[in-house]
Amino acid sequence: MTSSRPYSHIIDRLRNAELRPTRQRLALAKMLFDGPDRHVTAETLHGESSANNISVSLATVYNTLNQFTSAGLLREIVVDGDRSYFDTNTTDHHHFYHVESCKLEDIKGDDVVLEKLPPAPTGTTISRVDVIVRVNNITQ
Amino acid sequence: MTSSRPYSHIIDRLRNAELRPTRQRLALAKMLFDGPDRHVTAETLHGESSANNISVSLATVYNTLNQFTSAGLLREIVVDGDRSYFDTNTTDHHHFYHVESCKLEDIKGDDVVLEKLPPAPTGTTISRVDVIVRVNNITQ
DNA sequence: GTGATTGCAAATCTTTTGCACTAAA
DNA sequence: TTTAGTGCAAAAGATTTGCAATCAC
Repeated sequence: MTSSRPYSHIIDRLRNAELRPTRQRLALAKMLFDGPDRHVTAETLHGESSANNISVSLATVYNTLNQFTSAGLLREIVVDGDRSYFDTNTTDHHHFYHVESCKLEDIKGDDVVLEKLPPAPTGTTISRVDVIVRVNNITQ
Repeated sequence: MTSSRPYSHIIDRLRNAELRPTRQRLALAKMLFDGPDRHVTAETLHGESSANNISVSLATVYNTLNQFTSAGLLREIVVDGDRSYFDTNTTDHHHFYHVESCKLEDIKGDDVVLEKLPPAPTGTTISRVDVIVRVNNITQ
């Protein structure tokens, strides 16, 4: 990776979200946004930083993931009470959840179609609809 | 079987699940199953026990909820990483989640229709599909 | 410089576990 | 009696927070 890419697009992205492009935020943003869409947890992202010899404390990883989510750069997915997942794909889509491996996988485009949505309870509006398809490995 | 003992239906339910009908389990089962369907957390159920002057430790509430879930008497719903919800309605159905109040509400019968389900990834089978409709209070 | 951000460790919160005690069968 | 179940307190994880040090602008 000898690219001298300036990452100005990522810096702009942070600036647009009114987040100062600090060394830590920029490092995390590169890992998150400079490639295909992905699903991370605080733990996996922190591990990845360490593996890349980028020193970011776990607390900062948590804080940064939350800031990115508030800014709309990430989307939080809840599938399992044990940990939070963050998805770099913030467009409308749904998920497979692999129960054994605790891995998330995007469901392609319109492979899920909700034919009918319920009316929101009086006094409320729907903010988001999540479909989680839990899958288990076939054992034979 | 000539027993006229009260709550024998609940005792039977526990016995069928191979769970000894102890004082604590019976007390919790009465609160859970002796009325309309409901959603509880360990914390709310423990609070309810205390309010009814039934002494059950929080650890036992957690253990019991997990045992009931394993036995198929309850269903665990994940909507929020902060706590686990348990639903006494174990039939196929979906949920509203009231974001501000952290309350779950069943979606009536077939008010959600999934017209199309994705094929499970190779080597896996679908074990469950959850639809969570997040709603917020309208503020005006 | 000055105000935002970070790191660290401690705090918090939910949930699980180890173990001696109690109760169901 | 025998074994499952309970209570308690401690442990375990995930996440957050307080505050002094550091960095972006």
